[in-house]
Amino acid sequence: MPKRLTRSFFNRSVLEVAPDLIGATLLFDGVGGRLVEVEAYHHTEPAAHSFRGPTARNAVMFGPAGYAYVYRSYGIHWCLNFVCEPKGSASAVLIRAIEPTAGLPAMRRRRGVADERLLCSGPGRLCQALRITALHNGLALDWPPFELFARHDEVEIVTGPRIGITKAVDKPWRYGERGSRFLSKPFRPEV
DNA sequence: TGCCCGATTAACT
DNA sequence: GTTAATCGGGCAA
Repeated sequence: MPKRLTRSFFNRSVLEVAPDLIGATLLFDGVGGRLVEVEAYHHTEPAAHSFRGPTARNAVMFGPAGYAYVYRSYGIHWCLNFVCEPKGSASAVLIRAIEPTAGLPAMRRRRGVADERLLCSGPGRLCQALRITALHNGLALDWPPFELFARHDEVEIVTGPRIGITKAVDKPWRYGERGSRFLSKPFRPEV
Protein backbone atom coordinates (compact mmCIF):
# COMPACT_ATOMS: atom_id res chain seq x y z
CA MET A 1 0.00 0.00 0.00
CA PRO A 2 1.50 3.38 -0.97
CA LYS A 3 2.38 5.82 1.77
CA ARG A 4 0.17 8.86 2.19
CA LEU A 5 1.82 12.25 2.31
CA THR A 6 1.13 14.06 5.58
CA ARG A 7 1.30 17.74 6.39
CA SER A 8 4.79 17.30 7.84
CA PHE A 9 5.95 16.31 4.36
CA PHE A 10 5.20 19.86 3.24
CA ASN A 11 6.61 21.54 6.36
CA ARG A 12 10.10 21.76 4.84
CA SER A 13 11.94 24.01 2.41
CA VAL A 14 10.00 24.40 -0.82
CA LEU A 15 13.23 23.50 -2.63
CA GLU A 16 13.24 20.10 -0.89
CA VAL A 17 9.54 19.40 -1.25
CA ALA A 18 9.33 20.21 -4.97
CA PRO A 19 11.70 17.48 -6.24
CA ASP A 20 10.26 14.98 -3.71
CA LEU A 21 6.84 15.44 -5.33
CA ILE A 22 8.03 14.16 -8.71
CA GLY A 23 6.66 10.62 -9.06
CA ALA A 24 4.12 11.09 -6.27
CA THR A 25 0.45 10.40 -6.97
CA LEU A 26 -2.23 13.09 -6.77
CA LEU A 27 -5.92 12.20 -6.80
CA PHE A 28 -8.82 14.63 -6.57
CA ASP A 29 -12.19 12.92 -6.14
CA GLY A 30 -10.43 9.81 -7.38
CA VAL A 31 -9.22 11.45 -10.60
CA GLY A 32 -5.54 12.17 -11.20
CA GLY A 33 -2.17 10.51 -11.64
CA ARG A 34 1.54 10.80 -11.24
CA LEU A 35 3.20 14.19 -10.75
CA VAL A 36 5.79 14.72 -13.47
CA GLU A 37 6.38 18.50 -13.40
CA VAL A 38 6.33 21.13 -10.61
CA GLU A 39 7.85 24.55 -9.86
CA ALA A 40 8.96 26.05 -6.53
CA TYR A 41 8.04 29.61 -5.57
CA HIS A 42 9.72 31.22 -2.57
CA HIS A 43 8.39 34.38 -0.96
CA THR A 44 11.79 36.09 -1.07
CA GLU A 45 11.85 36.31 -4.88
CA PRO A 46 9.65 38.58 -6.99
CA ALA A 47 8.15 35.83 -9.16
CA ALA A 48 6.16 34.55 -6.14
CA HIS A 49 2.63 35.86 -5.55
CA SER A 50 3.51 36.27 -1.87
CA PHE A 51 6.53 38.52 -2.56
CA ARG A 52 4.63 41.76 -1.85
CA GLY A 53 2.91 40.50 1.30
CA PRO A 54 -0.49 39.02 2.13
CA THR A 55 -3.60 39.88 0.09
CA ALA A 56 -7.04 38.33 -0.21
CA ARG A 57 -5.85 36.22 -3.14
CA ASN A 58 -2.66 34.82 -1.64
CA ALA A 59 -3.81 34.51 2.00
CA VAL A 60 -3.56 30.72 1.95
CA MET A 61 0.14 30.95 1.09
CA PHE A 62 0.71 32.69 4.42
CA GLY A 63 -1.00 29.90 6.35
CA PRO A 64 0.41 26.52 7.44
CA ALA A 65 1.98 23.98 5.09
CA GLY A 66 -0.04 21.19 3.53
CA TYR A 67 -2.91 23.20 2.06
CA ALA A 68 -4.00 23.94 -1.51
CA TYR A 69 -3.55 27.44 -2.95
CA VAL A 70 -5.69 27.87 -6.08
CA TYR A 71 -5.69 31.08 -8.11
CA ARG A 72 -7.03 32.28 -11.46
CA SER A 73 -4.47 32.75 -14.18
CA TYR A 74 -4.90 35.13 -17.12
CA GLY A 75 -8.55 35.53 -16.15
CA ILE A 76 -9.32 32.11 -17.62
CA HIS A 77 -7.50 29.19 -16.05
CA TRP A 78 -7.03 27.81 -12.54
CA CYS A 79 -3.64 26.86 -11.12
CA LEU A 80 -3.01 24.50 -8.17
CA ASN A 81 -0.21 24.99 -5.63
CA PHE A 82 0.84 23.14 -2.47
CA VAL A 83 1.77 25.46 0.42
CA CYS A 84 5.14 24.55 1.99
CA GLU A 85 7.46 25.56 4.86
CA PRO A 86 6.51 26.70 8.37
CA LYS A 87 3.52 29.02 8.58
CA GLY A 88 4.31 32.53 7.36
CA SER A 89 7.04 31.59 4.90
CA ALA A 90 4.47 31.93 2.13
CA SER A 91 6.18 29.51 -0.22
CA ALA A 92 4.47 27.02 -2.50
CA VAL A 93 4.91 24.44 -5.24
CA LEU A 94 3.01 24.98 -8.51
CA ILE A 95 1.69 21.70 -9.95
CA ARG A 96 2.37 21.93 -13.69
CA ALA A 97 1.79 18.47 -15.16
CA ILE A 98 0.41 15.02 -14.30
CA GLU A 99 0.69 11.69 -16.06
CA PRO A 100 -2.97 10.58 -16.03
CA THR A 101 -3.57 7.20 -14.37
CA ALA A 102 -7.05 7.43 -12.82
CA GLY A 103 -10.36 8.71 -14.14
CA LEU A 104 -9.33 9.21 -17.76
CA PRO A 105 -12.91 9.16 -19.11
CA ALA A 106 -13.87 12.01 -16.76
CA MET A 107 -10.75 13.95 -17.80
CA ARG A 108 -11.52 13.52 -21.49
CA ARG A 109 -15.09 14.65 -20.93
CA ARG A 110 -14.04 17.76 -18.98
CA ARG A 111 -11.18 18.70 -21.32
CA GLY A 112 -12.91 17.90 -24.59
CA VAL A 113 -9.84 16.18 -26.02
CA ALA A 114 -9.00 12.50 -26.42
CA ASP A 115 -5.18 12.55 -26.53
CA GLU A 116 -4.03 11.59 -23.02
CA ARG A 117 -0.94 13.74 -23.42
CA LEU A 118 -3.18 16.83 -23.62
CA LEU A 119 -5.29 16.03 -20.55
CA CYS A 120 -3.02 17.25 -17.73
CA SER A 121 0.13 18.67 -19.38
CA GLY A 122 0.02 22.22 -18.07
CA PRO A 123 -1.20 23.91 -14.87
CA GLY A 124 -4.48 25.17 -16.37
CA ARG A 125 -5.18 21.91 -18.18
CA LEU A 126 -4.76 19.71 -15.12
CA CYS A 127 -7.09 21.89 -13.05
CA GLN A 128 -9.72 21.59 -15.77
CA ALA A 129 -9.22 17.81 -15.97
CA LEU A 130 -9.46 17.39 -12.17
CA ARG A 131 -12.17 20.06 -11.90
CA ILE A 132 -10.22 22.13 -9.39
CA THR A 133 -11.41 25.74 -8.94
CA ALA A 134 -11.36 28.57 -6.40
CA LEU A 135 -13.88 26.55 -4.39
CA HIS A 136 -10.97 24.33 -3.37
CA ASN A 137 -8.61 27.13 -2.34
CA GLY A 138 -7.48 26.48 1.24
CA LEU A 139 -8.43 22.78 1.42
CA ALA A 140 -6.11 20.41 3.32
CA LEU A 141 -4.04 18.16 1.09
CA ASP A 142 -4.28 15.16 3.46
CA TRP A 143 -8.07 15.09 3.46
CA PRO A 144 -10.70 14.35 0.81
CA PRO A 145 -11.25 15.27 -1.95
CA PHE A 146 -7.43 15.37 -2.07
CA GLU A 147 -5.36 12.18 -1.83
CA LEU A 148 -1.57 12.25 -2.09
CA PHE A 149 0.76 9.24 -2.08
CA ALA A 150 4.56 9.24 -1.94
CA ARG A 151 6.46 7.83 -4.89
CA HIS A 152 7.52 4.25 -4.42
CA ASP A 153 9.95 3.91 -7.32
CA GLU A 154 13.17 5.60 -8.34
CA VAL A 155 12.82 8.66 -10.55
CA GLU A 156 15.36 10.66 -12.53
CA ILE A 157 14.75 14.36 -11.96
CA VAL A 158 15.74 17.17 -14.31
CA THR A 159 15.69 20.89 -13.45
CA GLY A 160 15.47 24.09 -15.46
CA PRO A 161 14.19 27.66 -15.50
CA ARG A 162 10.53 28.21 -14.65
CA ILE A 163 7.95 28.78 -17.38
CA GLY A 164 5.95 31.89 -18.14
CA ILE A 165 7.51 34.30 -15.65
CA THR A 166 9.41 37.52 -16.26
CA LYS A 167 11.03 38.00 -12.81
CA ALA A 168 13.74 35.88 -11.17
CA VAL A 169 14.00 33.94 -14.42
CA ASP A 170 17.50 32.74 -13.50
CA LYS A 171 16.31 30.44 -10.70
CA PRO A 172 16.31 26.78 -11.91
CA TRP A 173 13.33 25.84 -9.77
CA ARG A 174 11.36 23.84 -12.32
CA TYR A 175 11.53 20.10 -11.65
CA GLY A 176 10.44 17.27 -13.91
CA GLU A 177 10.73 13.56 -14.51
CA ARG A 178 13.38 12.92 -17.14
CA GLY A 179 11.93 11.66 -20.40
CA SER A 180 8.26 11.92 -19.39
CA ARG A 181 5.85 12.23 -22.32
CA PHE A 182 3.52 14.32 -20.15
CA LEU A 183 5.59 17.47 -19.50
CA SER A 184 3.99 20.81 -20.39
CA LYS A 185 7.19 21.71 -22.24
CA PRO A 186 10.43 19.81 -22.75
CA PHE A 187 13.41 20.50 -20.52
CA ARG A 188 16.42 21.79 -22.37
CA PRO A 189 18.71 18.79 -22.80
CA GLU A 190 21.69 18.88 -20.45
CA VAL A 191 25.11 19.20 -21.98
C1' DT B 1 -11.05 55.12 -10.52
C1' DG B 2 -8.16 53.77 -14.36
C1' DC B 3 -4.59 51.29 -16.39
C1' DC B 4 -1.39 47.55 -17.12
C1' DC B 5 -0.21 42.94 -17.12
C1' DG B 6 0.07 38.11 -15.66
C1' DA B 7 2.97 31.12 -12.51
C1' DT B 8 -1.95 30.07 -19.76
C1' DT B 9 -4.08 27.92 -23.57
C1' DA B 10 -5.69 27.18 -28.18
C1' DA B 11 -6.13 28.65 -32.62
C1' DC B 12 -4.16 30.86 -35.91
C1' DT B 13 -0.27 32.05 -40.09
C1' DG C 1 6.29 31.77 -35.36
C1' DT C 2 1.89 35.19 -33.42
C1' DT C 3 -2.30 36.53 -30.97
C1' DA C 4 -7.00 36.69 -28.72
C1' DA C 5 -9.65 35.43 -24.76
C1' DT C 6 -10.65 37.46 -20.06
C1' DC C 7 -10.45 39.37 -15.15
C1' DG C 8 -8.59 40.43 -10.67
C1' DG C 9 -4.41 42.25 -8.32
C1' DG C 10 -1.34 45.94 -7.74
C1' DC C 11 -0.07 50.44 -8.27
C1' DA C 12 -0.37 55.33 -9.78
C1' DA C 13 -3.16 59.37 -9.53
